[in-house]
Amino acid sequence: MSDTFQEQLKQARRNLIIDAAIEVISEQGFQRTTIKQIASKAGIADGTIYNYFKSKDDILLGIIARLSEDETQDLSLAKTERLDFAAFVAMFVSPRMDEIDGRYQTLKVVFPEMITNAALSRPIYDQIYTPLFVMVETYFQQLMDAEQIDMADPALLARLFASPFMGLMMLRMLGDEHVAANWEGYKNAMSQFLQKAFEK
Amino acid sequence: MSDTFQEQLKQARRNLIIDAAIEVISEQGFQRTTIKQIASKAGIADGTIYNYFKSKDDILLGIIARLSEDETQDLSLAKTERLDFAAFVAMFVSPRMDEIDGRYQTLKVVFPEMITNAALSRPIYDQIYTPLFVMVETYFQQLMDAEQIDMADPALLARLFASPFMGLMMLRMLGDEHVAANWEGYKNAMSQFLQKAFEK
Amino acid sequence: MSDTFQEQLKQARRNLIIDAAIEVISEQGFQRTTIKQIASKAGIADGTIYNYFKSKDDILLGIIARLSEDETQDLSLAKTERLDFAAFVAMFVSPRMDEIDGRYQTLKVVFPEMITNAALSRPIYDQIYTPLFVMVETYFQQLMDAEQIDMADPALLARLFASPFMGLMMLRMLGDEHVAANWEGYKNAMSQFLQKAFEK
Amino acid sequence: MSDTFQEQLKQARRNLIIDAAIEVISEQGFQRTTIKQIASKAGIADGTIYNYFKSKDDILLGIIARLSEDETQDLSLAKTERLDFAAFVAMFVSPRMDEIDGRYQTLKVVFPEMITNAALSRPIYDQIYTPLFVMVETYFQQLMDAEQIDMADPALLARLFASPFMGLMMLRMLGDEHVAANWEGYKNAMSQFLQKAFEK
DNA sequence: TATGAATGAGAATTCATTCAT
DNA sequence: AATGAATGAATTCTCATTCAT
Repeated sequence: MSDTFQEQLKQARRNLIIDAAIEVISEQGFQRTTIKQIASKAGIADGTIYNYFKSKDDILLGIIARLSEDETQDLSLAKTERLDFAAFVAMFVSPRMDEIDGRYQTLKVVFPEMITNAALSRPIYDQIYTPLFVMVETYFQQLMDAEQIDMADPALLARLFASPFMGLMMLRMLGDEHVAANWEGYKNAMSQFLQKAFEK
Repeated sequence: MSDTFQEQLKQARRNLIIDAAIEVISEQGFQRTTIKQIASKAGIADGTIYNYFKSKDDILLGIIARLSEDETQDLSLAKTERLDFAAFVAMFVSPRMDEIDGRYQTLKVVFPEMITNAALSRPIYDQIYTPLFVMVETYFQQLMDAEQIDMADPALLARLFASPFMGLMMLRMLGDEHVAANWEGYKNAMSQFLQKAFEK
Repeated sequence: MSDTFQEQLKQARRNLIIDAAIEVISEQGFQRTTIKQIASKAGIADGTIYNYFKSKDDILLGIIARLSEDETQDLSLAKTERLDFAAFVAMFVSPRMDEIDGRYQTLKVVFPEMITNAALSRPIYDQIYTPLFVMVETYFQQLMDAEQIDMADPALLARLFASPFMGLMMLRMLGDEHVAANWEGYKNAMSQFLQKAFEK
Repeated sequence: MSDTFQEQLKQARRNLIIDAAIEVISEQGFQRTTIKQIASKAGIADGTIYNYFKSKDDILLGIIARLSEDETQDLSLAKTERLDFAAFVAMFVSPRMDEIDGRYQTLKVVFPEMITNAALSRPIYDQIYTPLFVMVETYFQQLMDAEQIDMADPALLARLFASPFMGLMMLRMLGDEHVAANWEGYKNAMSQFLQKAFEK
């Protein structure tokens, strides 16, 4: 707790603005959203935003930083080392699905921008997805070494393993009502789906 | 053949502009792309574009229309009626993967806009994805009726079935180099993956 | 001594701010300088400045007032009355050059603003330069009456007499390094230059 | 004449805008002048200006470029080589005074900006004044070598020689009405003044 | 039909000034 | 009296769209 009260207050204001920004941007996209709209949603004047963010792009960076904060990605390799596949899936699926659900609006803000802006996507991808894939790859490699699954490219398996999560998220972002309305159902089905898909 | 030569020429010009637009927009996004850039890429003057498109948004609609045109979605229900699951997967996966690959740039243009613009996503989704899901749902219902797979919500199964396709596409759009470089490999793996995932 | 201690304190604060303002403005100009920069240089908060100055323009007026304060322009007519030209030049040049040198930063602040703002230049000019020229004109008139120099328009002579001072100052403001580095040398040369230029 | 008609038209437009800019800026300074005002004076829309200039600063550069264009500074060293001082002064004064008079508004725009912006002043000074001083210095050196004037620092002499021109210009910019109204008179007086000031 | 210069509405950003603490 | 966060008017600049040639 080295933060002074001033700094905490400043951080709280930043969060307020980021909350407002996520809300507006998730509905109409970053480019279509004006500073005026964000300020209005946050209940402050346009200019005030610039006391907390250098630029509009800086707000986007602030939103992205949210994805790394209070990260629940505690799926450290250590924990997975001796897990059998069923346990691995059980441990993996639920937090992943919960994270998508909990950060849905934020993800909806960030993904379209990542797709259209390589300068953004590269570092985010390297920071968030690459480590995840490395972990999953390593785990698959262990399984292969133990001959519990068939030999294959672990990098490919890891991405295939991750693909339905991202796919469901996309369907939801595209407005699929069934996915939006039955997220819990998908969570359960996903576990069975993945277990069967990868077992030997 | 109600098209006059004039109309065919006009259509050819539209296609030229759309090609140019897809190329530029897929790299930097729709909002960041200017009419000037599209015109320049198409080798024509800014103003000329407005002889073929009402507005910038209209170009986007033209690009979207591409996704419905020369549709290879011949997976008509009729053909699937008596297919066993392995055959269905075999028939489904490859064209789907090829379509994503072949229309990658176009999809990269359209998806971010669909996510950030409900007015766009709704009709596209209804036109492209809803029929697909209906078809797959119907097929899964048949399998369930024939007790070849376990009972479950066919709508959910259809979306789960489609999710890894969309997920791989997203990973590629986000810049994942392994997915981009090994699309054919993913195509093969996907077939096995789906067969095992859904078999009884 | 009608000044209360309060008023003296206030005046001291004003001077502190003016010092800071001159320093910053002389480097980047009045318009480009922000209240924040002045406050920061003065070591106080933005808002505090407004306890001492009505507005940003008022700070400029405060700086200008410096040029009239503690005036060394004691070249009162009385003293010049019986001076021969050599003595007049000797008496005139050095204080003039010293004044430019000593107030260089202040002058560098004020001149660009005077040039671009007639509402400012008129009163300053009338207050500072007009009396100077009147004095010099009067002196030249005396010399002409005494036939010590050729007949001419004394107003013109006065301005011609003053022009090299202002010209050297300008060259220095424009960044001429030779003038900046050899101010004393110019002071000496100026005396000979003016004596020869005006003698009969 | 390698210019195409298009390029000439573009140049004519640029000149139109620069004319308007000089007129407005010379009255209220560069910083206080808005693009809207320049556009309005030029009789065009704000946006149109940006078809001809990259930015507001670029307009200033355009104005500055005027000072180098169709330069009448034909006082090439060659011509001065065998001139006696009276002839040199005669040849120097009139064009110099005429140039100030003819470009008065432009100079009034450029000088205040040069004083407050070292990034501008340095290159302009090097381009316009340094060559002038070099020429005059060289000439003075010749005179000294021929013992036609007393020995002194030629760099200093050159700047002292130039100072009354710049000083008169400044007095005029500061609003001195006598200088403004009697420029021709000053031109004549300047010649005598300089001849007497420097002769042995 | 094609052109591309002109337009001006709209967006991001700055900053003098205010005012609650 | 001092502070500095908040304000919003004003400014620069962009770019979709129009239209005279």
